[in-house]
Amino acid sequence: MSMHEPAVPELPERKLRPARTNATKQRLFDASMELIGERGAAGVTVDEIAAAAGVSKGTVYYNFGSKSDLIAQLLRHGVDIMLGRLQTIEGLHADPLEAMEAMLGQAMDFMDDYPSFARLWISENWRTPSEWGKLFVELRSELLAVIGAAIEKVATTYTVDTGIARGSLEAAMFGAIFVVGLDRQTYNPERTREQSIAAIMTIMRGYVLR
Amino acid sequence: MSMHEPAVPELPERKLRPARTNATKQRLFDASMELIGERGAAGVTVDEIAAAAGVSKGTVYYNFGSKSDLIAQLLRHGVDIMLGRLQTIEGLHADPLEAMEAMLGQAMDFMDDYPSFARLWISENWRTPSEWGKLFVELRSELLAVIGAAIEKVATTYTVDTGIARGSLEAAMFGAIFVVGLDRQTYNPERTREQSIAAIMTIMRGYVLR
DNA sequence: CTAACCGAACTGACCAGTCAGTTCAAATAG
DNA sequence: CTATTTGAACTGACTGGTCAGTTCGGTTAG
Repeated sequence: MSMHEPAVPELPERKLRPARTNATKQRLFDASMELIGERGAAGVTVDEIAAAAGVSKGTVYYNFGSKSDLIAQLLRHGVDIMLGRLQTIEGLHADPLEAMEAMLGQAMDFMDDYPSFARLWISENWRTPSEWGKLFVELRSELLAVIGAAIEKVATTYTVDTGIARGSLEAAMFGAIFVVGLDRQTYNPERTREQSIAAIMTIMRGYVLR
Repeated sequence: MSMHEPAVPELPERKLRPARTNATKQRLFDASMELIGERGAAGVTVDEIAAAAGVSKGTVYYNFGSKSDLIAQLLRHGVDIMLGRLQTIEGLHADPLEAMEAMLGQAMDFMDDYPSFARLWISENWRTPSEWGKLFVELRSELLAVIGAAIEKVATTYTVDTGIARGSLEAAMFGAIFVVGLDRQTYNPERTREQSIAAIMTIMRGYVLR
């Protein structure tokens, strides 16, 4: 049960300057991911975030325009990392089902490394007139596209149940991934990574006809 | 897109008195379910809840000891209704897979009727040192028990993949149910009830060996 | 090499507004 | 007559956001 976000795999250096500011932003990301993941966006104060990042409140507003903006960038940041992880398996597996399994493994590992992001995502995603509604639509579709592509490959290689709507299937996978992952972290840490992957793969096995 | 909680199917009248107070409590439940489902527990004020229920703030504190207590009772209330719905199919289907399908139908209908509860549940469920942590553990296990029982019947009637851990499978079902349901409401209202059920049933079809 | 300089990055006290929670006398309804 | 509700007042803590002032690292002139 480690529970600390690891350093990010190096975002592109922006200009010449932001030696300090990049590090600061990173620490603000880490701190706010942790806190917001635990208590929700509305439950965390900017003061707390600043304190946790070892930075003054003013610095938060120097680096981000507002609390809302910080969270928006946080979401973008987290999704970028997750997308990166999911795409590492690209072209490594001949069998689409194996590829899917590897992808689920990446997803589970991501959730181990960034548990707070998963919580943040799931707790803010379906708020109705959300401040970040537009952003969620965009990020969601990026994530679903990756899952959808993996399903697509399965569908072209195997005979699948064409009666199942693709969109609903993606949503089911998505939901299973997040909830199985979060449940494991929060309530059942004894469950293994492989157990979890196997349970989610059940969906794909039910999709493929034999 | 209706989005209004219908009247509750009559909870047992408590004593003799609470003719007025029961109605008041009900309206407070409805109002807070709506608001908290939309903006989260921390994002809603007691004043707002009182106003939305058409009741004074004092009444909230007369009927509930605190905001926290209100939310706890709200969770209990919602889970009771959901449990009631899921159990209506009890013994109506000879085939466990049909029973499961009927149960998923009940779950989808519940989410249509109480969309805000689903949002409330999913957004507060995995908060780490949650104020309602103990309560969530209890309510969660009640819900999972019902799903688990339905899976159990499938497992005794059909030949299933015993390599799949029961707990993880329940979690996968649970996650698929909520996310498919919420996604349909929030982002894809054009998806049908049956489409959604079919997608979730994929899990069970993958679990059963043929 | 070094001292003066510059602007980006950061600080923390401060503000005006909001919050949950409490109380209570008066009104109302069963 | 009594349980319930009202609505308003009050508190003390906390909120997001602002801003005048300070620090820092790198650049440049001498």
